[in-house]
Amino acid sequence: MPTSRVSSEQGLASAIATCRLRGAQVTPLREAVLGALWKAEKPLGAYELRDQLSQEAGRQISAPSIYRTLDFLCDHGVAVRIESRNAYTACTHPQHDHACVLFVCNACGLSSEIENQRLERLLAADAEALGFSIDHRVLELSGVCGDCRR
Amino acid sequence: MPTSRVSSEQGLASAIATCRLRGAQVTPLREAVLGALWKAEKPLGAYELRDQLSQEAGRQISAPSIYRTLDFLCDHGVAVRIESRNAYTACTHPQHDHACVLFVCNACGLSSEIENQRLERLLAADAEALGFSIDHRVLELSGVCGDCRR
DNA sequence: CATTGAATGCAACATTGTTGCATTCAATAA
DNA sequence: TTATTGAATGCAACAATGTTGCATTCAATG
Repeated sequence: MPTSRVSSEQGLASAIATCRLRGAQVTPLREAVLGALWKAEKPLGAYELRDQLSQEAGRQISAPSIYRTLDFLCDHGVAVRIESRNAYTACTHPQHDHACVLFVCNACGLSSEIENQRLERLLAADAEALGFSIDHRVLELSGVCGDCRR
Repeated sequence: MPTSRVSSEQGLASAIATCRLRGAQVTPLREAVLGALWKAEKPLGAYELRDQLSQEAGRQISAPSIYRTLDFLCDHGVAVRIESRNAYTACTHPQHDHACVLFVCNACGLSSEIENQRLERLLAADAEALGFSIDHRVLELSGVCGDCRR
């Protein structure tokens, strides 16, 4: 479940609002995929989503549809791809121009995003020193979360 | 090409020495894979390595062999997997207990690793605040390197 | 309504990674 | 040297993940 105290209903609703504000079309499939991500207790793989949604819909949903939907959701900042797991999770702070640190628990699967401005500045400074212009960034930490350690 | 002014011969030799110091067996295949990574101008995919090495060896080398070899090299810290590209590159600082920031250029493919202690401390502090214990970390920045911007 | 671009369905395919088991190799003990 | 043994490799089959191209449907707009 994507971090925080926001309920999945609230989170989903606000993410949908975010998309609409951006002028994007929120279709049933997109809403279903995003809803599944919000309800999930952990990041979901594309084929996991496909199977789950196919079940719910009572018909086969194709892999390309899922991938396109995920691309859409990621492009609009309401979902995040976790590169180190080939999995996706709902983004809990779509508003913030998407730069976050992702913690993923190996025990319970819970993923939580945090932001850290000082860290952003350090990375920006490193890039600057190299003359490197950053397009995309991946920052994923896996380990064991506080709850699971107890 | 993995960063820095170290020649691929030097880099390879020192990486091999690192493995030996760790009591690991350096076989012809392992040396060939690591050599290919050092010589490459950019991160290489597993199947790219397979094809290239098969060509050089004059016989088919299997995917499992390549993957096992890559696992070995990564375990010993002399190679790095780039999660966001499904690719591998030689590690330029095997000695340092492997925590680095990886910059990958979208234009020329060049990847360079840097270390940043302040950044390490920030991440450690964030983890601490969450009670999270970090096993593994991925920090990859893609964009355009200084040379390519000019 | 008619038009048009976006979204979806779908089949086929491409790429990436894994399993299980047989075989070979290399270090050590007898 | 030879025997033993665990590590490394070969190999076939397979599993998981992601993509292309094209046909069809849908929904916003004129």
